[in-house]
Amino acid sequence: MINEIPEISLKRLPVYLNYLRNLDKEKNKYISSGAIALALGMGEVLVRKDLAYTEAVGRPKIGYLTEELITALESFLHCNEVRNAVIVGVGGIGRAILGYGGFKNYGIEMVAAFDSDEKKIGTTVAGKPVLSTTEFKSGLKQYNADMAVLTVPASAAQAVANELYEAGIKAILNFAPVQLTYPKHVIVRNIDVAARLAVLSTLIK
Amino acid sequence: MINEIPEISLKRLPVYLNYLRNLDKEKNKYISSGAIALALGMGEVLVRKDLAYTEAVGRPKIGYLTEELITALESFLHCNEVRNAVIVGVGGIGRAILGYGGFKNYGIEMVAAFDSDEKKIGTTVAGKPVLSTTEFKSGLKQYNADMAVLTVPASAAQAVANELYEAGIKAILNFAPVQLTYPKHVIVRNIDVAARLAVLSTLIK
DNA sequence: CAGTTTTTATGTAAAAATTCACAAAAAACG
DNA sequence: CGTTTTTTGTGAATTTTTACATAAAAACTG
Repeated sequence: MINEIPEISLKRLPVYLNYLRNLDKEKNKYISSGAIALALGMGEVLVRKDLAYTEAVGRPKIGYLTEELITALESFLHCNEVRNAVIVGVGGIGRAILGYGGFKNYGIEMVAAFDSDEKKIGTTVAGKPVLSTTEFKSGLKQYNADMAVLTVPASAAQAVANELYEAGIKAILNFAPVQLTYPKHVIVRNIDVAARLAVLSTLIK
Repeated sequence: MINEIPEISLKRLPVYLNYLRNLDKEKNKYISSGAIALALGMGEVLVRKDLAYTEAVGRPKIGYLTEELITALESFLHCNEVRNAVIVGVGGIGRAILGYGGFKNYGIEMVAAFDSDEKKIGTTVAGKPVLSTTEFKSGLKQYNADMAVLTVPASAAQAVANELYEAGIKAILNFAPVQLTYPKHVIVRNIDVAARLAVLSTLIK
């Protein structure tokens, strides 16, 4: 595959990976695109074309060697390299994410948190130190982190994001219901739980 | 507009709504699709076509009356009707969502939680009662809820989801990193924070 | 009030994403 | 060892999504 993967395909790769990892490897030494597609409710050609962006190679009449396919996906998603991320905003969501163990499945480690609240600074949450938002630059450097999960109130989000850009952040996953402006060398994506639920609500009936 | 809105457009409506709500209404009695597009980093025709799915009507040379556009979006997204939702799984994320105030912006109220842990059942979290997962049917009926946010461990997600279908749930927002199987009259959408971060990580550099 | 400007609304074109169709590969079978 | 079956990989077609282009509307200008 010569072309770069479109983000819509990239977003499906973790879904495949997750499905494959939960598979009984004894019973499923090989797995076909058709079986994956059936299990995940999608088209089998789509699955094959998505997988083709990785180094995975399937065998006609057999499918993909499950372990090999997992390895290909892990390699593509850099699951075996360690990438450090920080939480910015130690509120309810920030705490929950700090305590969540699922990031290591993708080689991501939550190494520290930042907050502006004096009472929180210096404490630890889920074993991770809470640093001051005045020390983004040194904190990111010290902990070798280049990604941030932004869980501050919407009213503060843009200002905090600006400081993160300044400190050299490379990517932000933003939970604040605000469309951040950002320099083009930074990658920003949003998760708005309330909005997602509103969409669901609208789809009902 | 005769056609039904595609989900990809529907998902953008809360983004517009949010942007408009945060606008200074004194200074922005009218707003053009071009201004919205510029602020949100998208194409202006796309904005107009999305807005055309609502009842919003713009005036040439002027744009949309901001208040009217907000009302059109709110109406389309049913923000002024109340829809009740429940949390299933009172762990870190469940707690955080129970305490989050942003749902009311979309007419959604978190009315109760469910958990299987005896120690949690009977308590309240953020003022919301925690019920037993053995009483989905009565609980959903009592609280008049037809949506659930599923924040149980991945290993339990499918079994709990099955019970929710049984109890008549209409929509599920699933945080467990598992592809749920579901009957076609139920709407299921997923949020996988770790996967989203993995995608971000892959996009870096 | 005719001319100019700006913006909406929308038909058409382009681009992107998905599905269809099928040749080729390789395993299984007889 | 040839035939059948199943699945991959991929070009072509289709569908979906986005962008372009322009007519019409309406406000402003002089």
